Amino acid sequence: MATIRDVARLAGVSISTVSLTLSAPERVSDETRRKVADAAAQVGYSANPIAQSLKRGRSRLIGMVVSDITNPFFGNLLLEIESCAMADNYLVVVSDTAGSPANEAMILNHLSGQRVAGMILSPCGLYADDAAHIKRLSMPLVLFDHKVDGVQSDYVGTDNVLASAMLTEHLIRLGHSRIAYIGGTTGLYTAVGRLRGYVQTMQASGLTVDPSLVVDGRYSGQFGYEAAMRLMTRPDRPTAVLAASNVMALGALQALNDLSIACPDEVSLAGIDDVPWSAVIRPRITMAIQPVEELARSAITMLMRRIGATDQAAIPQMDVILAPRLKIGESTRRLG
Amino acid sequence: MATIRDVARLAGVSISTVSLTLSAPERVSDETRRKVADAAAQVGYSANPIAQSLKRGRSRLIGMVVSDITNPFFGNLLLEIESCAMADNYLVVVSDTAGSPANEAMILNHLSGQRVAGMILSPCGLYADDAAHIKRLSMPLVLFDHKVDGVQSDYVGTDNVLASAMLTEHLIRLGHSRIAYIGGTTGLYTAVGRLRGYVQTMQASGLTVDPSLVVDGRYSGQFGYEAAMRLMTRPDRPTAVLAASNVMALGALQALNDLSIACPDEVSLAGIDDVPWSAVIRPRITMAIQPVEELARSAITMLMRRIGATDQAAIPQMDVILAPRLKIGESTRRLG
DNA sequence: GCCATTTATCGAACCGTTTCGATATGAATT
DNA sequence: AATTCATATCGAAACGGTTCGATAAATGGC
Repeated sequence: MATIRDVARLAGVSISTVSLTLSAPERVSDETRRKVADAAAQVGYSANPIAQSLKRGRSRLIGMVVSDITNPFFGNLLLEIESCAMADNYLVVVSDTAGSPANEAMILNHLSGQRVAGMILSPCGLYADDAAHIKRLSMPLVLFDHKVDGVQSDYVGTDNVLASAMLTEHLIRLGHSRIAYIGGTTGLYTAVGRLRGYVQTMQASGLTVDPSLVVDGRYSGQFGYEAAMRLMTRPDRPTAVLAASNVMALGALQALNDLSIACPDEVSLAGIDDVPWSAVIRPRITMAIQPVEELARSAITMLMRRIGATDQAAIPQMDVILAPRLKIGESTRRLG
Repeated sequence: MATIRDVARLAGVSISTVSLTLSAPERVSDETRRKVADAAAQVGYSANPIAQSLKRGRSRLIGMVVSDITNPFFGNLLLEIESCAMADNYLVVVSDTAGSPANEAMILNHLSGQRVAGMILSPCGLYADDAAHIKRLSMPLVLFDHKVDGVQSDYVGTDNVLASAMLTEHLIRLGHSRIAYIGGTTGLYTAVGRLRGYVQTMQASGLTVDPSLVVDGRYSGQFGYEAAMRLMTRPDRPTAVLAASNVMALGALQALNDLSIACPDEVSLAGIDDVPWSAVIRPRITMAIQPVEELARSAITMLMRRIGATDQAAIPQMDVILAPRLKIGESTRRLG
């Protein structure tokens, strides 16, 4: 690999001049610019990013930390973020915390040791104590999806309250009143918002929320399956089920299939988040879809803004909250 | 951030001794070892990976380059690889080539510029000329899924011939003889093998392959949809369809749904690769499933073996080819 | 008690950049 | 012609480690 010294030697100038030419071409003479450009082309020079990182104290890497890479929501997000980052000459390092705050702390340490230029984090902790390792971070950071109390940083996410409110309203308009709710991981930011949207909308329509129809638990297909099993084997089973995430909705659908309960004929089902291959899953599930591309682009834009800034404090902290889109499928129908 | 100099000063030894203590503790006295450990703990020292990379000429990053991150096959793979790498103190950089050899060349340049310690690559080029940028690579490399002619490197993949042979045999045993084949991207390694498995098995059973029932094209849901549409609207339509990938099978299933052709009653469908949420997709598709965890573990193990070796040439080049697992679903049934 | 050998530690060079203060050159000002 | 100023270039010092040859001290054999 050619180094800056090779270029300098060939061009007959000092290495500092080569460096200057490459970083601020307008500050050298036309003559020098030409010589350096020729020499660089001839030896096929490209600056060693590691040396640059060492000198600058930060690398051209962006960390992306999520709780479950296999969730298609994150997959699409990653695709978009990676392509935006690449356009700015950054690479993306991906890590999976598997939903454990301890893992998260370890990974964050790792990444900050690597002097990543910035980080997009979908935190998985419940309480403020879990967030100590996040607060310690002294680099540009954008929180994603989940917000953490006490952490002062930019945030990008979907309007969770609106997402479940949309779906609840939709079900109510179809004549449902016994609407069950299968909630996400108790205490998690998105789970709290989504639950609130459901409760608020029920109450706004003068419906009482039957506590026994509200199951708070864990964002997982398994939990969705179990919860639906419990709900649907009750004698007074609900006429509609609202699931707080895509994988939970799929788990619930599987339970209905296994119980041979027809959806939507015997029970309506709706869920938050897009579902992979939604077009071939029968019935098509009614969903509140998060705008993945916009979320990704907002996150990376905000991060780049901070990375590019000389004075962090000069940039006001910002929350970007995007509205989900309601997509009516065939899993919900008018009651009676 | 504490540097090695801070530790040296506090411990009252030279920086080279600190470095030695950390990298080869058995070579310093007990006394020194203790002093250095204490000092390091006191200032919270951890070595700067960037400085180490600069000196060593390689980083503690592993590149993973795939053609479509959103494909769940790669998602699961990534999860496994990332956790293995993390265990060895490596981070994983992920990039998506979107199936374009030009992108691939660019990304490979980027990664080799970053001096990644090694790379796992699922190449997307068709011809040997597309592989020039791969051959240029002078770092540990494991090819994944797709093999490239003329590139001398380790390879991990599934037995593609066997995968389609299994499914074809299964369909033949169910009494099918007009079996259509929707193939992957023409000329691609896996597509060639999978097509061969189908043709071989047909011929071995004394069946003739109707060329008009064999569609070679592109690994994409859209193509699977279109191909199935063409095949199923023919007057002499096939009684069974074999799709070369998961997304193509899903595309085909969608076409059947849109045409209101009952599967498996009117046509049987089978595909290679696991399908996301296969449990909730009705009918469950009969598949030849690739052993994702084993593939991932093999790939990372082989890569680490090369990364750890001092002499690359000393390690014989190796191919690991794993057998797929046949999973019978409800999308295939006995003819007649 | 002397020389050879091993063991523990150190200094300095180096990895490939960036950056800052210094210097040289020529143009503009007086 | 002397002084000031801007411009172009350079040398050297970082950044934070690793590594190698040198040195000093301890050990052992005779």
